[in-house]
Amino acid sequence: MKPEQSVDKLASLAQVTRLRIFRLLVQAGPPGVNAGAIADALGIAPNTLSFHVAHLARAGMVLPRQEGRFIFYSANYPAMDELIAYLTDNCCQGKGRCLPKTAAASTTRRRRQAA
Amino acid sequence: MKPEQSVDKLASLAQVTRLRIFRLLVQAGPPGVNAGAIADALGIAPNTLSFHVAHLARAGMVLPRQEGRFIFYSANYPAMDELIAYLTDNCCQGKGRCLPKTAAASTTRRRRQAA
DNA sequence: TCAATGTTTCCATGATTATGGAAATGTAGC
DNA sequence: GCTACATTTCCATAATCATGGAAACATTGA
Repeated sequence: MKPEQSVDKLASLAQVTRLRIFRLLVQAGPPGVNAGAIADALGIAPNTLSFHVAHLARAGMVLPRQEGRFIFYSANYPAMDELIAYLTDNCCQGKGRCLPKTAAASTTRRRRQAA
Repeated sequence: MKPEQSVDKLASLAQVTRLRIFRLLVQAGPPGVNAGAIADALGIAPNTLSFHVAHLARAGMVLPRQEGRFIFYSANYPAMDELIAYLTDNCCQGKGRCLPKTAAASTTRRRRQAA
């Protein structure tokens, strides 16, 4: 993953409303939640929700799926996985056991060390 | 971890210069790198580095350590671990196997589902 | 105390961002 | 075509942020 893409993904999560949306979708699972229901659940205006969920979608952190006149959004799990792998990539030159809870990401892949 | 703290941590990473700094430190390991060396490695002005590394430190993603007249910064690995756990918390209601590379974080701990 | 070096703070500027009201677009059913 | 509903786009405003020049502060050694 390119640094700019990672920044976009992180920026899409680095905002209270969007983080709430994303976590709601992460916990909702693959079926996702439609826009109006998200707005209701979080108590935000529909246009504000649209703005933020579009931000998340543009960054690739959520995926839209049309269903009738509803649009369901779901978390993009592979994208989150990739992002975490990028952050923890080549951790401690691959030597240390720095991330007890997240061990898998840093030890299963070795990439170029481009800072 | 509180949502605001997570947002601060994510925001501290959601910027090209800071992400480069952080990844440099993640790969450097616990000893860390002093401010001037980071600035040199990334080709940025010392005041700009100071601004960004302070941002990362305020968010708790890096830790400063005084050594002579140098200040070494190192990645705060537990903080990164907590952040990842927060993002993946209660993933798919704990049912799915959504995050192949990051399995540990979502399956080893069950927290409150505060969105 | 003085000089040299490492790091941070002060300040101004240009750029990006979040928010909501209002209007527009799209979709479904009659 | 018309109406109802779901969602998005347009627009303006206020707030936050990134950057670098210059000055200040801190630490070390003579």
